[in-house]
Amino acid sequence: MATDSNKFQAIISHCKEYGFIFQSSEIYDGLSAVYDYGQNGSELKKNIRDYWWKSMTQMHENIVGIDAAIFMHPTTWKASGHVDNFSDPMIDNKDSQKRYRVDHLIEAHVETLPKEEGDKLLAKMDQLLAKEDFGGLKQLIEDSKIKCTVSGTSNWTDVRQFNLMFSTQLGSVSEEASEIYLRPETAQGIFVNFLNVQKTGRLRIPFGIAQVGKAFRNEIVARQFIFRMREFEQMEMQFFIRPGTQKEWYEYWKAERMKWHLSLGIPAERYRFHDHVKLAHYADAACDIEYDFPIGFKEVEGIHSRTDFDLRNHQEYSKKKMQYFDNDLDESGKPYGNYIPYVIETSIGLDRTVMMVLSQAFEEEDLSTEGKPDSRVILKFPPRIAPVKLAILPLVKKDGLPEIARELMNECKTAFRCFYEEKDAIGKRYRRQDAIGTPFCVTIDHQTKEDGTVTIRYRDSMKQERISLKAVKELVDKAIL
RNA sequence: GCGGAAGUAGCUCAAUUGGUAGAGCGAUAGCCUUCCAAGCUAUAGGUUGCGAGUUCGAGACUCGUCUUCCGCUCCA
Repeated sequence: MATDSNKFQAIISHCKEYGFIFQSSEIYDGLSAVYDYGQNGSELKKNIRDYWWKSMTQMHENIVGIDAAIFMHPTTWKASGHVDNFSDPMIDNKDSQKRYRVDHLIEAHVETLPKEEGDKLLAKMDQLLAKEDFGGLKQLIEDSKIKCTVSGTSNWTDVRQFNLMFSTQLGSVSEEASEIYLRPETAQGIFVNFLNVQKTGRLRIPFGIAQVGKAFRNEIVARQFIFRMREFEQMEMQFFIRPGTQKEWYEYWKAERMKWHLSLGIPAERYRFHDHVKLAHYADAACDIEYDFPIGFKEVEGIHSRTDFDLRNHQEYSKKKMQYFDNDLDESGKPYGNYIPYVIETSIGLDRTVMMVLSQAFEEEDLSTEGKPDSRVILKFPPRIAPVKLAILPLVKKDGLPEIARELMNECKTAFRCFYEEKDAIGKRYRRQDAIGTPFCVTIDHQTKEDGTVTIRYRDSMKQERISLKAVKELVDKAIL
């Protein structure tokens, strides 16, 4: 795997230096695996979020958006499988430093035993798991002489509980408060609102519900900058379909989502699909869209065929029918009738997308000429997601040039983000804009007063041309559409 | 979470065997007015990550703690 640790480090430093991303609570030595977006980062993130939202909702007539709360009824997470699957007792082997789920470890051992003996062991394990008797579980592992397959030793740590979900108290009186979780994924907010949205929106299958929001996971290992955070933002869409059509819709959304990625101006060879071999508990097909980060190919988006797992479970736990009546006629001429819809999920990490866009845009250019070393750092964002669209720069801060610049500023700032600056040499100002990825700079000079033209300077090519002052807004508007 | 390295101004780094914390860049204000960074002047910015200990004296030595980086696992 081609990795470029230096480039990754350079991007992280650049993000801090130019107000994109700071470590959370930095003045208190930071909070591990939590990051804040600064003045440019939040603008970039917002632009990506808006672009996704528009692509998914506005551009698809059968997809609507919602904004569900982060707090949800605790039973939600029982139904989704998160309580059982994300809070398992774990044990580490001290020699190989390999970590196992206690039940997996024992089950694997049971397979090597005669049936009767194995069943006895499993029964005992279930008993201990139910009582959450971690000491007993460790004893059981040691008594059974279970060895680590890597190190071959039985040198185990204590059994510990890892809960990947954050919990907090609902209710201000602590004795009466009940424990609730911060959602570990946004999808469940869509599933529990399935009927509300379908009925009030008079939506007919196939249709989708999209949502952007924060999710929280208590990661065991937290590292790699905003790639793996405890608090992160997901952009998800659940697409509800008729059972039996999941294959074609899965393929449809794979293609559709890849088109979106390519529309960011990122070449196809920087992407790849990675099919899941080992499927999650809720899926019958799953793949990732991976991007070639400086640290190698990593997952940005997941596309999962979730079957009716979620709706079916919510139906079971809530005792509410999660059904849809399909009036369309099947081959025999009868309506398809009642069924629990199947779901194709597209789920993309917003923070990871920011990271992807930054990785793709970041470049250090060597502009040296003979006898004069020169370089610039540039963020080649697509104009539509750049934090600042246009920099307005009077060549000198006298002779009435700032006044003309201010007029242009007032005209443009209602339409898109502009930046005004009159300090320092013009070249220096251009380079500062390159560093935050501003696609266009216009300079107002003395000629502007005579013929109403300005110099527009393009970020990537550094080319300049004269255009009419009046044409500036339209040019930028067109570029960011 | 475990093992290894590091932490000095916004950034990059200095500071003799333990003896008054400095430079360049950047930032800010002003001068100069010039279409691609590094012209001139001035200014600000530090309890050396934090806390304790050894010492007459600690940026340096010891311990703890926090954070970051490099190796081992899950995920969006």
